[in-house]
Amino acid sequence: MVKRVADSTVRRLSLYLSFLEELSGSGAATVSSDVLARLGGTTSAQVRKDLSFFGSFGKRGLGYAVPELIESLRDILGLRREWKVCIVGAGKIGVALARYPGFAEKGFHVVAVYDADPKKIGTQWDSLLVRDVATLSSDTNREHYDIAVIAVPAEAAQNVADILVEAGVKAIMNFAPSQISVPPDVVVRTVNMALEFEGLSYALAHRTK
Amino acid sequence: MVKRVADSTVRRLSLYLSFLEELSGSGAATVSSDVLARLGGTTSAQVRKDLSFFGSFGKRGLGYAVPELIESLRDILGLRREWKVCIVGAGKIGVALARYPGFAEKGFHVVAVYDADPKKIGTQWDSLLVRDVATLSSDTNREHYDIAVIAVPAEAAQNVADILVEAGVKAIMNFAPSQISVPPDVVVRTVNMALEFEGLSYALAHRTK
DNA sequence: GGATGTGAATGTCTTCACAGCT
DNA sequence: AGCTGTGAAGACATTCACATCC
Repeated sequence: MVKRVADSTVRRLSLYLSFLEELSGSGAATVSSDVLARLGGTTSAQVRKDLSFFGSFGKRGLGYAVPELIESLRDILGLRREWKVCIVGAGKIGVALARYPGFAEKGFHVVAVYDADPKKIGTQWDSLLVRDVATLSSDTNREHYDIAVIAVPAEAAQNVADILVEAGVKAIMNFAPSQISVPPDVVVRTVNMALEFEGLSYALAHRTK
Repeated sequence: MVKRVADSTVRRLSLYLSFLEELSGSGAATVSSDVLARLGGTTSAQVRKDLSFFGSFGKRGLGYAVPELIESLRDILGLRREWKVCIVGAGKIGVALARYPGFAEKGFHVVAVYDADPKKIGTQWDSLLVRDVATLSSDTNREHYDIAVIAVPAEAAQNVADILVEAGVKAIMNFAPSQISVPPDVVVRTVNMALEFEGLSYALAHRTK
């Protein structure tokens, strides 16, 4: 049951979960792979295959029970527990993230924010105090953050990553516009806005005829 | 020369370009596929294959001339012209984007910002005035934005997309945490932070013992 | 009858390995 | 000798199609 599952599959499972939560709100008791497929812009076979990596959740002839599937997906995605998150870099992206509605709801709890700028250190950020990045290493050793968000300039990203890894962080969300290298047991997701926009630029430049 | 090229390839080309620009700054005249591969966390064969979709840019035995390859990649990615960008939704993400350093440098020019909140409409945002989203349709018809950024709440995203498409926008960057559907000749990239974090959550929950 | 679950077929992307320039 | 460019092989992901069960 714990094979190698593609990133794209995990991503779609997240999507299905969000649809299911909406459907649940509208009081739907059951849903077919076909409906989920339409919502997610994919095919019913894809939906069934995605789920099949983790078990059999449906009933033939009926579809999937919405509340049960929600629970199963939360389980699969690791969303039935809280994750301690710290944000390094108190810039615009950091702010946007910490205040993203539904972020805490999903179990991602921002418990600390760091910056290197003396003007920002010590300022209050909703319920959080911006801490000095100099304390990041010792804090991380003590607090055991599950996930760290890197939202610092490109030049500083690798250094911050090294500190986090050294202190035992196993998951990093990287918003810096640069690659960071980490040991194989640490998982990194890099969100690079520039790349996304250049993808659009490419598509526009090459649009058929 | 204009085959179907994978998204992942385009993404890597963007990455290579950013490395090349750095290398160029350090005065490197030439670079091998192997070096680019290391920087990008891939293989030299992958780098050569990616480039080969668009032509032959290297010299056997020597590698690639840095300035020439930069120009070629900019050409391929459509970065030798300016793109007119509008941002719909003057929230945190919108602000972060409009002020992202290097965004304008790359040719993405934010020329308008919209919001539906009367408190925000009319406020000054650096050199931009926040406009009423009610004028989005007529403005778009007049201004012909190349790329529109949707940074509004999930419920409003599809409606905004419809207005943009109707007015002729062909590329949309969607930051709303919901899927939007558009005709096939319109390209959409959705960046869904929740999905990214749930990917990390999944990885943590399933990390090999 | 209706919708799942899944092997098999197909399609797509990556890696290999080597011929061919410089 | 060194490094690119590229068919061919291999790995991976998606789609098909149908037996299976409610």
